[in-house]
Amino acid sequence: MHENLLLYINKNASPPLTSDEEALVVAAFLPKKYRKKQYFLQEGDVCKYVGFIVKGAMRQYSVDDKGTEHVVNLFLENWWISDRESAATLTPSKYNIDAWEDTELLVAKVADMVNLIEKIPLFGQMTRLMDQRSFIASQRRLNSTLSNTAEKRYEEFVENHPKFIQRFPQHIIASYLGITKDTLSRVRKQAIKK
Amino acid sequence: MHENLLLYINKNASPPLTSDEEALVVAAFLPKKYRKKQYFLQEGDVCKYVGFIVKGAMRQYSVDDKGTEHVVNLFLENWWISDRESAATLTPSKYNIDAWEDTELLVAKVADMVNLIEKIPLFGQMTRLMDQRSFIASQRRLNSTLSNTAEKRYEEFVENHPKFIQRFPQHIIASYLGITKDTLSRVRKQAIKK
DNA sequence: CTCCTTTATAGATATTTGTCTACGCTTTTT
DNA sequence: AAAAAGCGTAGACAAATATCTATAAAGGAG
Repeated sequence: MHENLLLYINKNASPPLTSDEEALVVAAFLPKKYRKKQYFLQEGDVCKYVGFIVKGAMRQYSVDDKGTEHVVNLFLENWWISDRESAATLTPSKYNIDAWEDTELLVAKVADMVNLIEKIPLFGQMTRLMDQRSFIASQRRLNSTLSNTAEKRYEEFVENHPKFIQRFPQHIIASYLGITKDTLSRVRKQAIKK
Repeated sequence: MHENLLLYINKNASPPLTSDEEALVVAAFLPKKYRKKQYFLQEGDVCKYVGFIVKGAMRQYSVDDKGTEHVVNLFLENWWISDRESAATLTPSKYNIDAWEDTELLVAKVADMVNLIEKIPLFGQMTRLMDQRSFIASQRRLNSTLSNTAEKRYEEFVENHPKFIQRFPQHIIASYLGITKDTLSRVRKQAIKK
């Protein structure tokens, strides 16, 4: 169960973890199953856990005044989930995170994660890389949202995230792109003609 | 000239830097002046420097096929500038960064910055905090862009970034918000009535 | 001071996107 | 098997935003 996580760590930092270090990591992360639609985090709660997806699919979204959901992030295998803002500032989260498919997670307390970062330099190295990638992805997406039309954004999305297309329905992807499902449907129809 | 930087570091990490460490930092950062409109980074170049703004205002933007500029970030005193994506991946930048006002910078090579992070734990601590804040800000902005109308985004912007309003003209702020200057002008007119 | 650029606004019109309702199909639940 | 829920598409209409042109005031450069 923990192999995926250890593989992930060793792939994203070097040298490999010692067996002592591996033991620390394994001890901090508990396996947990989430059924489809089950919440990992609910709006208003402080995010106290970090999850690593071993198998499954999840989403992070906010809900506006009108009750409309806005997908902020989508996650698949080997992705980390948590609301960093809530976890870092200990404030109530503005987001919900739930399972889109039945999902197997490895879950650690945020505090334990901080501990690992301090104790295992390698782990710090890995989270630094993670942070960097998250930020870069976020900047890219922001730039794409600011610069492009719905159509071009969808094209880029198909290009960059083919796996999301296979695992999430269109109305979720539409929300991720910041448009309605109706608009996405139209955009796709247009695209086919070309 | 370096005081602002040292102050910034000590404010964002503890314990304070030793004088040896301070010397390392000072050695890595050279003061440099940028005139209004001068480029710190141009699209197509690999970002090899990191800057810390001592005094002035800068902006980071991309240019689309039609020649329209899209402001991705705005910076004032005590902000860090660089294209993290380009610097981390050593790929040509998609962005331009230029001075909006005459600006005094402290500039270090990306490589030297990496060096400082390795040699001075405190510096690593600070950059980690920086990264975290950047990511959180980026996520917030993305969520705001996905969830809110132009009007609400502007309100939030005024609330969260009053200093930007004082230093950058409306068409720059409009671009930052992902709308045209015309729309921003209308939005403001509406807002006054309330 | 004068000229030129930058900035903000306005109105007319076009385009994009959202909203709402409906329908058919598939999948899930009972 | 029947019922319910989820999903994708469609069309009519509404709302938000972009585009374009014009104007006038303010600020900077020479």
